[in-house]
Amino acid sequence: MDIRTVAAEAGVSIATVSRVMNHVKTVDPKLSKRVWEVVNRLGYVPNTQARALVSGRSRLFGVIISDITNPFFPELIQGFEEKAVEVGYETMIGSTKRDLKQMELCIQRMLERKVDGVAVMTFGIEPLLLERLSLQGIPMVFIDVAPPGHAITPPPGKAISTISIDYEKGIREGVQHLAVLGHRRIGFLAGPRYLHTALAREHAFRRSIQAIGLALPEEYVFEGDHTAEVGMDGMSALLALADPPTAVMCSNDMTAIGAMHTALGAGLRIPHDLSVIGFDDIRLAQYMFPPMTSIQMSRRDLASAAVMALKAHIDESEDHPAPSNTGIETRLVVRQTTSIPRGALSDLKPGE
Amino acid sequence: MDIRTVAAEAGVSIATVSRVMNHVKTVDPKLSKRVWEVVNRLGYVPNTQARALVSGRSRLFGVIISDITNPFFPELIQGFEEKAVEVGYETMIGSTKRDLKQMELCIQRMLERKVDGVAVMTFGIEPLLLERLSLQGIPMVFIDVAPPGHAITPPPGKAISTISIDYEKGIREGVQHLAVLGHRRIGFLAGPRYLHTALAREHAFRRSIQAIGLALPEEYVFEGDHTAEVGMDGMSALLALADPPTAVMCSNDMTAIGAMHTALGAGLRIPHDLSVIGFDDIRLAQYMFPPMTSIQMSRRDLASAAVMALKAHIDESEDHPAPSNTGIETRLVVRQTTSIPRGALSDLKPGE
DNA sequence: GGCCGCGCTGAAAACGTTTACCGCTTGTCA
DNA sequence: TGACAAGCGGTAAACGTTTTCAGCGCGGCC
Repeated sequence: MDIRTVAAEAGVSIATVSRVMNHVKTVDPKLSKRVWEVVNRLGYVPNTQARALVSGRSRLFGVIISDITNPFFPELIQGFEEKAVEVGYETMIGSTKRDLKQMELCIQRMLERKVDGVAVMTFGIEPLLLERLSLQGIPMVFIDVAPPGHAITPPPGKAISTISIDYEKGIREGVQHLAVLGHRRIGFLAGPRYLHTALAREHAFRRSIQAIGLALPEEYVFEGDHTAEVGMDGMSALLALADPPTAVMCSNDMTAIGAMHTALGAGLRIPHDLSVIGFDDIRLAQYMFPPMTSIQMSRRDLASAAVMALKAHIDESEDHPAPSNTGIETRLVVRQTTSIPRGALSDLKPGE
Repeated sequence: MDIRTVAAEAGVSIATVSRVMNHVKTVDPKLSKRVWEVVNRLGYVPNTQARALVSGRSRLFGVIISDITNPFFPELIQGFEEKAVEVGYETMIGSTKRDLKQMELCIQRMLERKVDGVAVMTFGIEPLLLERLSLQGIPMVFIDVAPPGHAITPPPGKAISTISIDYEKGIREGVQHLAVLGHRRIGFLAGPRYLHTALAREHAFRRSIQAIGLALPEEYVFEGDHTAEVGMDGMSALLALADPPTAVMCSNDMTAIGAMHTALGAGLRIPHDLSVIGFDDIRLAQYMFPPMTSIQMSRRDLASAAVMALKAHIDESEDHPAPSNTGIETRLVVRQTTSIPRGALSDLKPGE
């Protein structure tokens, strides 16, 4: 069942069928109608491969993430896909599992399928490898992957843009929120430091703490890996301190979930004995008990910005240059894991 | 950069390059080596579309699920993808969002890309639509979608198989576990009844309850939709009863998360005041507080069985027929949301 | 009434592979 | 040394589209 069958059945040429399927408007409505009837009757579906082969465009975007199992990503993917469909593209997903081998395979597959653009949201897809994409002139958008101008220095003309996330704002709101409640000892369960995303959050935290004049003993910061598992370890470490923090901020929600787990397991009441703030505001955060206070960045905005950046590169012209960077804001969403610290008064004593 | 470039550079014909890339062993190792060198030097990547077009096989499997945002599915997808890669296939994902329109688009996309097989794990991809795939002779595997022999009655020769899940075992274990602990009033937060998966769980629950001679007032069963949101509603409904259950079993873990949320919010202690059992045993279950007792079915086994079934259909021959059905077991994983009911003794009074 | 132009359709080339088929080379055996 | 077989490599067709280009028919204008 191919275009020829349809053409024969409708008594037109294959060129006409092609035009009808692509909604080219120079086709006589009479013929168009006849063709559509045949198409529906026969259930004809055009072959994407042949289409892509000849047109040179696959109408396919790739999304590279690190771990589809982290709830943050499916939410992102869904947004990406919806937006992509909106502008006429399909989406293929590559999960690197933070493994170099997987990254290579991932890039290989994207190249094989001749994607028209790639969104990257994982660290360490080594610039070396990405070079391969850029060599082919494939537009790319890096979502919060590296500090602008660092590591990835695109050949000036290349179709590369970045989406940067303003961690500062959300995290400052979070720290201030805690400070206003009366917390003076605030810990941070960081993400892996080789990961720009994580490091940026940590830096934002440190700056916010400093800005309001609080002390930050180095043992209040624990480097984790953004999994619940290690979030538990981090919390254990903080609780073991002589003078444990009365509040913890976490580099992502999975870490926060692990932290809450350990804290509750140790008999602490949240938020009474310990305040917790997550980051990402995955959907699940509100179903935790208590519902988690978290810092949100809109997955929808982010996905949408990524798609639009790719599209812009593809349609780029002198009068319509693609944006080289888009910023996304973060904001605090207060729920019920934050409150006045139990020892608030004593913390306020001079000398603290 | 195509096969011709490589051929020219290596001083061989394109046929040889093709053979080298496909590991055909009739190629002189000398030539093969030369070709590989050129391939690596130039970074040549074969074009999947052209390949698929001429060979007639896309080396692509489709997976149709209902909602990528439910943590159960990413875990499934990951397993499927790994197994698929193992046998030489890639995976494309279709998320129907339980929307008829989306299902149509989904099938359309699979047909367009000429997938070599499809795994379905969502209800109501209307048989009508699936007919379209089967018409094309595309192998399909239905994962726990409909009772065998029901709805989907494949034209006998067609490449369709099913994977059925033995809910009975896991759920019986769960109910017995509760009964042994002393629970007599056990509620069930069901999934949507139009969904075979959910209905099967509900039936298994009812049978298990009956088997051990407990009563099951109809208001102890609440029909939900497998979201945390509605799990909360369900729990509220149960708690509002004059004589609320001392334990609830849930049709999936998201529902259980919602239920726990509401119960804890109402001031109940889990498991002291209320025991909870989930279903699916998503990874998150163990990070809840308390860690959730749940009924597990191995995502890995399930994904693996699906891939193998598709592969078997593709390679089918007289002496190697594909399996028409594969069974997957379920089993109880006991954690800390189940214990002796507070009112255990009074419940045991005669007359109960 | 004739010519020009416009709107629409169809023929054919091209996209980058795989693979059947054919022919060459090389080795072996008589 | 010659003939034949086996093993390899190359030529060309084919896959299902899109798209360019040319041509046909019809209407309007002079």
